[in-house]
Amino acid sequence: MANIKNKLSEKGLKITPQRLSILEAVYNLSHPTADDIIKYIRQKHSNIATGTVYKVLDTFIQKGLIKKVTTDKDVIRYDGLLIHHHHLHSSKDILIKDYIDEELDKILNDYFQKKKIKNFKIEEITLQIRGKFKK
Amino acid sequence: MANIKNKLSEKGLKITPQRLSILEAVYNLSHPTADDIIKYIRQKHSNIATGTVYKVLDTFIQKGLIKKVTTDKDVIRYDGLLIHHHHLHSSKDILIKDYIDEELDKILNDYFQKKKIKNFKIEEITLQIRGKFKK
DNA sequence: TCCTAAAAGAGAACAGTTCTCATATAAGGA
DNA sequence: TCCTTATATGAGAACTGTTCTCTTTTAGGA
Ligand SMILES: [Mn+2]
Ligand SMILES: [Mn+2]
Ligand SMILES: [Zn+2]
Ligand SMILES: [Zn+2]
Repeated sequence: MANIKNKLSEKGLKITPQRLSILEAVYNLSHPTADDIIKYIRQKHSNIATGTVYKVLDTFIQKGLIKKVTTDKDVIRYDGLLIHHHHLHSSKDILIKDYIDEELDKILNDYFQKKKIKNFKIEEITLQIRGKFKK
Repeated sequence: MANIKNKLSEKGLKITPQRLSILEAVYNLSHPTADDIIKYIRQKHSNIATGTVYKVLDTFIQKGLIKKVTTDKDVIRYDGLLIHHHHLHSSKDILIKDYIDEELDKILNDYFQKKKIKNFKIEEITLQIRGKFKK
C-alpha cells in the first residue's frame, strides 16, 4: 500500500483514494476489464465513477504504471505485470494467464538478430499462446 | 469470384450478394474492421445493413472462413489469411501486417516440444511483433 | 490554513455491436 | 420453370463499452 503510494509519487501523480484503489485492483485482479475494476472497488471500498476509472487507467498507461492486454474481444483488459512476459489464452473462455520465459525470449532475440524483417524495426515481441488449461 | 462462391458452397452456406461482397472485402482489405468492410462495400457495390455485416462475419468465423485479429483496441478486426501467421503491429498507428515465417514456427514447435507448460495444452502460438515500419 | 491546479462525480453523448421482427430471397423439389 | 420454405437481409431499436462536458471537490504546496 505504501508501495502503491510510492509508485504514484514516482510518476508525479497526486495520491487520491481513487487512484490507490484502481492501481490496487489492477494488481490484485488478473487482466481485468474496467468493469471488473469498478466492481472490485465498489465491493471493497467506496463508490467510484466509471469515467474516473477510465481516465485514471489511461493516466496509468501514459505513465507506464500498467499496460493493455491484446485480445480479440471488443473490451479492453489491463495488466499490472510490467516485466516482459507472454500470455496463455484459454480457447474455451476468457481466462488469460501470464507466461514468463526468459530462455524463450533469448531464443527469439537471437533469431531476430540474425533474421531481420525488412522495413521493420522490432521493439517488442509478445506471444499469445492459445490452448486449454487443464484443471 | 467463382473462387469465393466455392468457399461458401464448401461450407454449406447459401450464396448471397451480401456474403460474396463481405468475403471479397475481407480478402481485399488488410485486417479490416466491420466499418471498413461496410465502407468498402457501399463504395463499390450496393448498400448493406450493418447488422448483416456483423452477422455474416460471425457466420464466417464459425465456419472457419475468416479469423479475428487480436489488438489492444475496443474494435474488432478481421483476417482473411487462414494459413498460420504472425502480425507486425505498428507502435505509431493502427497498421498491422502479416508475417509468415515457417522457420520460426519450427523453432517454437521444437522449443515447446521439450519445454512443456504445466497444466496447459498448446493449440496455437501467435507472435505479436510491435515496432516501427520504415517507409 | 488557504489557495489553486488538478482530480473526481454525474450523466449525456458517442461508438461499436447485437437484437428483434418484418420482408425478401436462395435453392431444392415438384 | 415455378413453388415452397427455411434462411438471410434490412431497418432501426437496444445494449455495452468508452469518452466527453461541466460542476464540485480535493490534494498538496505556499
Ligand atoms: Mn466502443
Ligand atoms: Mn461494445
Ligand atoms: Zn499479463
Ligand atoms: Zn493476418
